Amino acid sequence: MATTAPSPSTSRTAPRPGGRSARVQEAVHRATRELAAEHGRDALTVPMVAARAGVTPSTIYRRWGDLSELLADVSVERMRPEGEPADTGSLRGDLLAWAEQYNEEMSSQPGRGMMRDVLGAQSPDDRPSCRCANYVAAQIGVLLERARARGEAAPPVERLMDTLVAPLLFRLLFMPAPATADDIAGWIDASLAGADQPA
Amino acid sequence: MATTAPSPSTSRTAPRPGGRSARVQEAVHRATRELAAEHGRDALTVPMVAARAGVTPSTIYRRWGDLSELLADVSVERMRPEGEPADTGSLRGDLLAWAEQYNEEMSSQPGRGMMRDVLGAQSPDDRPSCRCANYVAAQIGVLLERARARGEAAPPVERLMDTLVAPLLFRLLFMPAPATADDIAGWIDASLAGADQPA
DNA sequence: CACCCTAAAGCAAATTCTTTGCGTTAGCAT
DNA sequence: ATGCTAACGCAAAGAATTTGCTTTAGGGTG
Repeated sequence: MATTAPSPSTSRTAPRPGGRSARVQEAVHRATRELAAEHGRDALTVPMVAARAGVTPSTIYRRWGDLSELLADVSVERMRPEGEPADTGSLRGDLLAWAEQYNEEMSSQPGRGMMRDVLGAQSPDDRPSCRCANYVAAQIGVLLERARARGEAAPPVERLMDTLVAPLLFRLLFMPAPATADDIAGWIDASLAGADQPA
Repeated sequence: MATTAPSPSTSRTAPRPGGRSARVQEAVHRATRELAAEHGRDALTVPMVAARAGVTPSTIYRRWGDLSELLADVSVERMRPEGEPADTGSLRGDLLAWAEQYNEEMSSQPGRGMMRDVLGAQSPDDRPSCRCANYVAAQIGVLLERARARGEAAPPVERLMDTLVAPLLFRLLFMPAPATADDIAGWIDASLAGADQPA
């Protein structure tokens, strides 16, 4: 697999990296992040972002449609993992570390905001939430691959999505309080139990 | 003091059932549902709803804040179960029937829309999504209680929320395709396995 | 290297939505 | 029956969104 992935990353429609479109997108994303940090996510308006980014509002409307789509775009971008997840020496330890950190990030106020933005976009295809789940699956995939390399038995990624990630996000989105460390440990143990028969 | 609890049901701020506020709320909710059906959920605007409901836009803005909060309010209302879930004779059967129907409802286009509305509201406390999860928990609670009455072993509601509802909603919200009947059956079997030790 | 072609951005006017202050009214309470 | 208060209606002021047209950046081609 690509090691230093050329990254079709930037995010949405990027004809060429380095062109004007790319610069505008970068400026708008930056402006959105900055203003969200300064005035709070809920105080943002398109004209405000446009002014900070040095573009006209119509540019943003034409390219992103509306504020919620822009926020979703920016949030997905921010959810992209920075690097490889920590290596603790065992699959269970790796999963515990990853899940606890992820849970903390996402239960924070900015985390909840990003989640809302990502789920709130009405884009019918290429839903931001899918992209965001892909990032998670990729991270977990790394842990699992690493475990297999060590000779540990490791269940398929899908199983962890259903038994660890799903309940974790469910708590975040639908319950008054996020998952506790004990919840997480329990889910991980259940996920790994009988992992030897990968089907 | 009110003996037969006047039901704080209607949904949001309902000072007294039958008063003017209640009538306005009902009219606005109805208008929202009708217009969403006619023109599509994404074409709704506050002035449009207000006109149909026979109120002024400022009434809606003052009471609900903005369109997304109104949509969330209406959607939660629509997610309230109509009656008791079907009785198939066994817990497994009841769960299968309930989960498959719920999955179908929620993966439909209107279902997805309601989900988005419910998750998109920024109300910090009393989140619509929590109320919506409570409805689900209540329905499942009925199935479990029914099973216990039959003498069947039944796990606690929380377990089913984590191992059935969570992955089901996760697929809906974060994956390209919703859960299949096989997925659901698998989750139910896993949830019920070892249900004899309810801890 | 110069020139065209297109997608995207700028600009500005028109439209639509949102906010707000103030007067009015419905409905509960005494 | 009468007053009190929360909620609504109205209308004007203020923002945001949409849209048609013009301009420009930058890639492709001769």
